[in-house]
Order: sequence, then structure tokens, then C-alpha cells
Amino acid sequence: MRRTRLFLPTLKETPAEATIVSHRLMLRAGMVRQSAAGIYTWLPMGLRVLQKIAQIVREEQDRAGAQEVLMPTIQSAELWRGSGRYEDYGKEMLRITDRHDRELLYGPTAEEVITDIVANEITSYRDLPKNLYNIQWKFRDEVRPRFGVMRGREFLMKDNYSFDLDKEGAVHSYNKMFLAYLRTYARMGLKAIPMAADTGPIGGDLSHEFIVLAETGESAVFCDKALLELEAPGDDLDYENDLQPLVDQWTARYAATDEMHDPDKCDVADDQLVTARGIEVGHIFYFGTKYSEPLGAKVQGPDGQSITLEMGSYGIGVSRLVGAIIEASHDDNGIIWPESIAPWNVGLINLKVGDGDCDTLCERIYADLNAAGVEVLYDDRDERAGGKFADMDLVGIPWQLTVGPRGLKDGKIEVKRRADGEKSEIAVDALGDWIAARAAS
RNA sequence: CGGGAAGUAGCUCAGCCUGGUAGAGCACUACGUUCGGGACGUAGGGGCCGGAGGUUCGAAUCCUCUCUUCCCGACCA
Repeated sequence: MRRTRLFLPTLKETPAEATIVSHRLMLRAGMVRQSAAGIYTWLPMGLRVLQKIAQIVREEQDRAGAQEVLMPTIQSAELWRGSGRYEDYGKEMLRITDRHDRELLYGPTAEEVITDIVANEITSYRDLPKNLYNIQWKFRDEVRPRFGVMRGREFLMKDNYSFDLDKEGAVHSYNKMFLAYLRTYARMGLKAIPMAADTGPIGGDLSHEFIVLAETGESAVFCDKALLELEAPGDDLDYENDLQPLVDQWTARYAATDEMHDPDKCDVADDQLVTARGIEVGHIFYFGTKYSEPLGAKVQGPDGQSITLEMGSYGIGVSRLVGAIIEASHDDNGIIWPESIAPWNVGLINLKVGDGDCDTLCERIYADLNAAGVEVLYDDRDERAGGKFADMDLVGIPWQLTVGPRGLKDGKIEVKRRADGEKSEIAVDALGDWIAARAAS
């Protein structure tokens, strides 16, 4: 992408409404603009990141055996009356009336919709288990939206729902998601710790929140230091195996959010106990037949008997993750994107637009990177050097290539790694190898 | 939902107390000098001072109502 053509409105100053760092940086880096309280427009650079995060989530869901669907944002009140939640959900649910005075709502979650589909379409035990997910906008009319996209009213969420014949199957489905979540966060460069959680309005008796530690987190958390050392499951994870031992590794040690924290039950030695703040980036639930029972989701078993399905639901706040990752990875100059979700992997700075040699070389590098499949943001603006460097740091591109007359005299260009600021020079002749290395990573 | 604050140029803000031609910096446009980590000069463009009522000869400024946004707390992917 050429910077001169890109819509990337960066700001030198911080808009007054932003108080936490991720919100400030998202506004400054031209990722989002606020439209109303807790409601945002995603600009090109923000959308690229959002889509990359969604794609990682998608890949890990698919790998764990879930299948993608797309459910409506607007749902019928009738469906929610079926589960009894239309009245229970309270003011957080945005209720809408259409021209025929039919009651609708903007979905805050989708248990009812998906359970209704499964109730209608799945009638035999042979068709189970099933795990269906979608990545869709949700709306919860928060009393007090804040922190930018971290607590918006409208937010993008991956939510999925598992359907099993019995509790054993449901727990296996739960464990799959437990491990898939660990992998998902790890791929984004995040260390997320599962913590025993309250089940809230979703209900159920088995639940974990996935918490990223960050100073600006909304809740206090307590956990065993050893959890920070645990590695997420690798590519060799086989979801069909017994997953319980792996899950137990994570759940055996103490970890709780403040609402669940009980100092009497906390057996962690003081010097092993981490007390910190955390951002909730995912929440999983097993809740049995809470929805399948009232909504009539059942199948016929091998013996002809009717079996009510065992369910779980699982959520990842995709748009919240954008903020959470920035909270976890930034410095005074701007965002530091992990390579897996960076909007562009390489930033190419032409220090002297209009200089024949610089222009020619930049065009060549730009073409070569594109040809190699490396995503590149080419700053071809006729601006001063300082502004380009500052912008590139602010936007957080992992690798920056700087082409200027000074280096070019010696046939060299500068490479800077955003993460640690380390700079080095490479010969123009060696660029092909460097590009190949980037393409391979 | 309780408590507090703020709405003036795209952004950051001054002006308001004490009513009298709407300002600065950044950003933007043009020209010139500059040019390796957010330059400088000159000349420009850009405002229903959130909205509606009121007081007054006259309101960004005073009064009333209203809308919006933000912050602190109680609640939540």
C-alpha cells in the first residue's frame, strides 16, 4: 500500500476524550474514530488489524473442529421469551420495535438463535457433536462505555456453541475450546491466563475467563506465578485425544479474578502469588441443558429415547483484543504490533521523494516485497524525515526499511526492528535474501 | 444508576468572571528557503461559539431548559 493513497489520518496530538493508552494510540494511529459513545468506525488500518485477529481466531476454531456460520445481529424477542431471558437481560439489551410493532433486539449474544437452529435441524444423535461459531457484531447497552474499543457498546465477538449428547462429550468440547483459546492468544503474542469465573447471566457450573495481564486491566487478578511460565499447546495438539490432562495443567494452579478470589482457599505462597490487573479477552461456559431444555433442542438416541442436548458457549472479544494487544505492546512512540497481526509487516520509507535513485530503488523494493507476498506500507509522501519516522513508529510496523541518499552512496539501506528499536544496515545487493526471509516468516 | 466535569476551526485549547468586530498553536492550501528522527518565512482558506428559549440597544460571554461527550463509583465479551 502506498501511503499517498492510503486513508490513514494520524494525529500528532491526543484527542481529549482518550484516557488509556490503547485508546489514545488507536485514535492517533488513525485506526478508529468514535461515532457515538461506545460505537466506533474502523478505518483501514484498524480494520486490517481487526481482520487479522479474526482470522487467527477463525483458524484456531476450525482446527479445533468448530464450523463457521453467520447469525443475524437483529433477533426476535419471541426467541428470547422462549428461554426466559427477554425479561431477565435487563437494560443492557437494546430493544427495537419494527413498523409492525414486532419486538426485536440487537443481539448481545446468540444462544437462543443457534439453539433454535440446532433444535430445528438436528434430530439424530448421529449428527452430534456439533460446534458452531460466528464472528459477528454484538451490542450491549453498557451503562458506561469507556476505554475505547475495550468497553464499547458495539463490539465484534467470536461466539460459539457446542452441542453434545452427554456431559462427558460436553466437557470434551469445553476442553477443546479451552486449549484452542490458549493457542489463539499465544499466536497474537499474548499470554492469557485462564481463571475460574462466575457464570453470570449465561448460567452454568463450569466456566473460565481468559485474562491478559495489563496495568490498565479492569479487574484485579490473583494467580500462581508458575502459570506465567506455562506454554500454550503446540501444533502437534490432537483435539481427539483425551485433553483433560493438558487442561488440568492449567486449572490445577490457583488463578482467580477478584470476584472469585478467596484468600482462605488460596494456597499459593506469598512469593509465588502474582497480584495484578487483567483484561478479560475470552470467557467459556459449560451450562448443560439450560437453553436446550426450554428451547426444545433434543435428538433421538440409538434406543429411540429423546435426549436433551448438553451445551457450552465460548466467547472471544475480537475488537477488545485490538485494545488489549496495544495495552500489552507499546512504547512512548506508539504501537508495537506482533508480526502475526501487524497491519503491514514492513514499512518502507523513502527519505527523499523526487530523488531519482531513491525513487527507483524504493519502487523496486516495493514491487519485490509485494511479489514475495510481504505486506508493505510504502511511505512515498514528500514529507520531512522526522514525520515519516514518527508515523511509522506510531503505526507500529514491525520492520522498517529506510532508503535515503546518505546510505545509498555506500549501497546500503537501514533496517529497523520496531520491537526493540535495533537498527542495522544491509547492502542493497543483499535485499533479496532479506525479503525472502520476511516472506518465509 | 448515583456523583463530578466539559462542549468555541479537523486536533489541542484561550476568550466567559467584568456583554460591544471570534483568537492562538498544530493541521490544511500556495510560494520560497530548508530537508537522515514531527523545520522556518510570507500569504491564504476554514466557525450559526452543541441546540432551543429568555434578559439586553447588543450574548461565545448572563439566565432557563435540552442534547451530547468524558471522568469517578456500583454492573459486564
